[in-house]
Amino acid sequence: MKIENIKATIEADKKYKTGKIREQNYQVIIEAAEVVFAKNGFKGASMMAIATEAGLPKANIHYYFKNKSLLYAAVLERIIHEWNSGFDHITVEDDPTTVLQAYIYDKVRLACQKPLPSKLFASEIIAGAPYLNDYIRTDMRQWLRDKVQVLNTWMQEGKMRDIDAEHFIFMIWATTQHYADFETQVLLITNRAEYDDHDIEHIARFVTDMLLAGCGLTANWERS
Amino acid sequence: MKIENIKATIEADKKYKTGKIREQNYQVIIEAAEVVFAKNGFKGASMMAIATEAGLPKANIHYYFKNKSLLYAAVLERIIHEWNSGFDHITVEDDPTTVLQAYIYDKVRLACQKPLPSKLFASEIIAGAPYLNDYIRTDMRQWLRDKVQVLNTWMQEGKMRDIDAEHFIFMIWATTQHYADFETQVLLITNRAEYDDHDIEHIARFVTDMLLAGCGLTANWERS
DNA sequence: CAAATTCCTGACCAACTTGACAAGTTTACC
DNA sequence: GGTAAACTTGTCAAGTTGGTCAGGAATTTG
Repeated sequence: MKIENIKATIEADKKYKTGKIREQNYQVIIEAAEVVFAKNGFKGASMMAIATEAGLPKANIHYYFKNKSLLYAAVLERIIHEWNSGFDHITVEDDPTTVLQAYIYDKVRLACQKPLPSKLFASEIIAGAPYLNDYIRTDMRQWLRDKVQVLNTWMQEGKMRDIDAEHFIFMIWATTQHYADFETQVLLITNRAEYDDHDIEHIARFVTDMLLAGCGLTANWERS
Repeated sequence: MKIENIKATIEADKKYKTGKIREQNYQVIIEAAEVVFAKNGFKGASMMAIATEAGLPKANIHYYFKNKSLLYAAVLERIIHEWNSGFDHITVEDDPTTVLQAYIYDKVRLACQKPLPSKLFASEIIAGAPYLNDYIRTDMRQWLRDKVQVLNTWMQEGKMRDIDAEHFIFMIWATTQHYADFETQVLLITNRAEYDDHDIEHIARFVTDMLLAGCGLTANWERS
């Protein structure tokens, strides 16, 4: 099943049903699904496993989501919505250092604190993005274009080193999401059970410093 | 099934059987398995899919590999062996710029040219590294420690900017492997069918330049 | 060339998968 | 308080899964 328009599909499924229980169980199921899908990918996840994770009988999951694909789409849609809400408001007038620093810093923190959405997204991409194909080619591509244009303007104005803006953004994604997607590896190799607040602060500053240095900027940590 | 020692497990399975056909089919099956496992992870991959990919009847796969876990272990073992052969020989006497430049540059190229092993490795880590847990905690951790020590020495000698060596290596992994693991996303968003030679060269130089700049070094591209 | 070993594979199985339904229970609303 | 809608759940059919096995084909060995 290919999904051309995730939002439409989800909305159509919700119909005109309302109710607190529905809203609540929706959340419980989607969160459980996020865990299971993130761990095993779409194919590797079973509805039974999701039901168990959610603490509900399997048939109940099917009451809220007709099938596995629709549930998967709902989970992806939620993640994308969550991500987009943050870093959409960069303009040419802004100061590169301030904006980039905030963006990178926040993204590292988010990756460490909520690694699951990133892991699920990674699974989807590794599998060949069967569900997010269209989203990437349209919305995501446009988003990237906008940011690239802003960055290029900054470079022309001499506000930052002249680099490939597109791949610079890829690099931001790579380095920040790494701490979510490869959480297991980082923790195992550094002999930690989980990221603590100190780790997160340290990592966030390191990544921000490095990336800014790469484009000739210096992070400003005054206002802690 | 937990695998304490992958190598031993594989070798024990091979026993004293020999034969050209065996050797050849081993390769065919493992390569097919790499493709399927990389796409869908361990759980998501089916023996039937691997058999089809290999162009062999399913029962034949089971003739060479008793079960799915053993096949998976064999694939992982092959990848790890392949990776370790490259970048083991950094010493304090070397020049940071030369060594780091070569390491990063080669790793980007490898990621673009052979993304599959990297994808499979990523799947395994995202799933929680059930099979590579021990490998990461022992061999990989020791490897990292060695490199960190070399880097720290270089920093003390003022040969490069004073940064967190451990996370710098994580950053190299993140940025290089990104072009393998997120190949689909990069290609879709940049509207390409595949990486061509020009792309790979461009990306490799960009990533190398940025990372070196981050630790106060400048890449030397004289000898092209 | 014959015997022993290695290799191949179609048929089969038990366990698990998704998706579905119908019958029962709870909740919301008038 | 009654009734209609929303919700729950045990169970089931159809299909897929990893894995087995017997017996035949191919290949090596003596």
